[in-house]
Amino acid sequence: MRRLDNIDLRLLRVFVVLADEGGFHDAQIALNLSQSTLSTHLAALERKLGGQLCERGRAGFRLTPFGESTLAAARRLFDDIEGFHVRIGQDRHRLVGRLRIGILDGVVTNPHLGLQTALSRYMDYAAEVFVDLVLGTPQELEQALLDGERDVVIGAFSQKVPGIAYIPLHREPQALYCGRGHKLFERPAREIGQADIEAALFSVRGYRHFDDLYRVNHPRASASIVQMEAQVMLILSGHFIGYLPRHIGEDWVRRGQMRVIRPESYGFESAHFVATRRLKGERPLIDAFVRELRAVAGSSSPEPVR
Amino acid sequence: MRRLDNIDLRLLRVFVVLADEGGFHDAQIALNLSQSTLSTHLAALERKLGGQLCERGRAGFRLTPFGESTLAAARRLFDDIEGFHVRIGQDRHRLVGRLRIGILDGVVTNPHLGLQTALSRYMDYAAEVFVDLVLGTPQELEQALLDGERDVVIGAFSQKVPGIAYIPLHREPQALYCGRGHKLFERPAREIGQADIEAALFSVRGYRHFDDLYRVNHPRASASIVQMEAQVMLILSGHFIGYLPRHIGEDWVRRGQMRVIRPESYGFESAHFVATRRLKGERPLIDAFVRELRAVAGSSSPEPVR
DNA sequence: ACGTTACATCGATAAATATCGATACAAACT
DNA sequence: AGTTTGTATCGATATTTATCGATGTAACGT
Repeated sequence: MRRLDNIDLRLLRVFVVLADEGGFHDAQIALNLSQSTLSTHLAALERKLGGQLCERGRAGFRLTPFGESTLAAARRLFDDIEGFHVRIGQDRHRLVGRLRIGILDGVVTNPHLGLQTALSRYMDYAAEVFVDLVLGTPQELEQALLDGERDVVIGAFSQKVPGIAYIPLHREPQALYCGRGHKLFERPAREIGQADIEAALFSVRGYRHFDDLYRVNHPRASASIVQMEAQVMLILSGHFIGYLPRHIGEDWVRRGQMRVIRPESYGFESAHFVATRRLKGERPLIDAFVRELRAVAGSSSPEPVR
Repeated sequence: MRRLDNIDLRLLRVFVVLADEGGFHDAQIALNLSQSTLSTHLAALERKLGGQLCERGRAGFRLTPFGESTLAAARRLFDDIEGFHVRIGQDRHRLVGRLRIGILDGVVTNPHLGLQTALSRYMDYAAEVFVDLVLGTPQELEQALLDGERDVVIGAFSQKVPGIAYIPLHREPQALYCGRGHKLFERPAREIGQADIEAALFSVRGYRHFDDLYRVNHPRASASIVQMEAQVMLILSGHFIGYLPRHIGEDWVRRGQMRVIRPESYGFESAHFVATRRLKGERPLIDAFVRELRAVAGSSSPEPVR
């Protein structure tokens, strides 16, 4: 089926900006598009509308009579479109404002959580929301939530802080890895004993220092990281073992740069939550986003943990 | 840059048809889309608009209040869009009506003519034109043109008929081919002599019967075709040699199913024209299409041959 | 209870659209 | 005459969108 649109609103908007800016130079800055893209769009619109909209080139930029009438008609049409939104009553539900999200580092890339998908679906109807997104450690994120600096945070939170509601989204498998060059890399799994683990240099997640140590009965950490990229780097150096979410680790395994170490013994799952402050009143921006997160994580997850 | 459109007109049109038809069954017929496509479109529109438009399922189809207001607002918006066209004065140049095109068989796939591109560009601004397209032989096409049954025809016309204007578009290389299994298929080119050609079963283009015979000094044709597909079939059978436009033949050569026979000796070029009747008065539908054909064929070709 | 029907979802493929850097061309400027 | 500037075109890549068949689910009809 051919496109049902008989005009292309995007091309009209490009044209309006071009006309307002009086040329490609300022318009490409305003629209963050290259000069060649603008040229192509303008030409496409002219073909679709069947007339030349403007004269442009070294001699300058000037609207033709057809361009003048099109510019006026386009503005009128944008008003009509605005009226459409008003008529369907969208104004009442319009999501406007700022959504401040905090995400535990290393979680963004988790395909099961589908954070990008959730955000994309949210932006479908909340395009006017300004999204402010940072990565951080669990402590930082929970603190920011309590301090009112973040509206919603996502990650693995082990303790339940009063005043915060936690909605489980997903349980993420984690495993112990070493990189190519590490003495355990080529060792058959059955020949890797507890002593080998304890003898290996161990890199812990700073915010899970003792958890990680206790999990493998390691006497002491030799490195501490916060970002998963840093953990990846340390492991890839071939000198450390350490924990990674499996969705990250398996990528490197596929590339032949890491191997997982006895996941049946040392693997575990961390529960991921979306957390918000317990507050009175409606918070449509936050609630809508949480709804999308839950929908995409594919869970009809239980009510928030008390 | 994200899409500038904040609504999607196509999805609105799908919704309107769904509402009018009262369900997916009739709507998929009306729109020529599958049921799953309609479902996906409706869901996407609901997400974008932030509300449920209708209840549907085995229990029946019923608009919600939001759907009712959206339906009315959509119709109003389509009127506004119509108004946009009127305001930019497109009505005066509106191309409406029927364009009856005739094309010589085997020419449609010629990449140098770019017929699809020309038609696509034409339809960009002439979407309301009903295109009636047939394939035929040169004689059929010229006759249909003279009889007023075709508006514009494209192909290789060897004779200039009075009352018809010919605009050259492109010169198309033709060559002699045989298929795998033919005794000439594996023969080195330098070992293929005139006697071999004359001994081979020869398939001619019915409308170029004697031209084709004279071109290779062949005593007599053993088959005669009109459609290039038929020629392809005969050659592929491994029993005939025959002429094909090179853009068709080379495809089969690449697949190892045909080989070209001494193109330096037996190849030639046929000149392709777009032909229209010489008539008084304006013919915007035809002229616009001819303009696109010429633009795409990349020629600032000379004036029509007298 | 079972079969049928209407829609939703999934995974996949194809087509359309957007984008850009490099280069060409023409006009203005020096 | 040479340089600079503004736009057009080309070829390429990436992203988005459209589409569908298969399958699942739920409600209706028998």
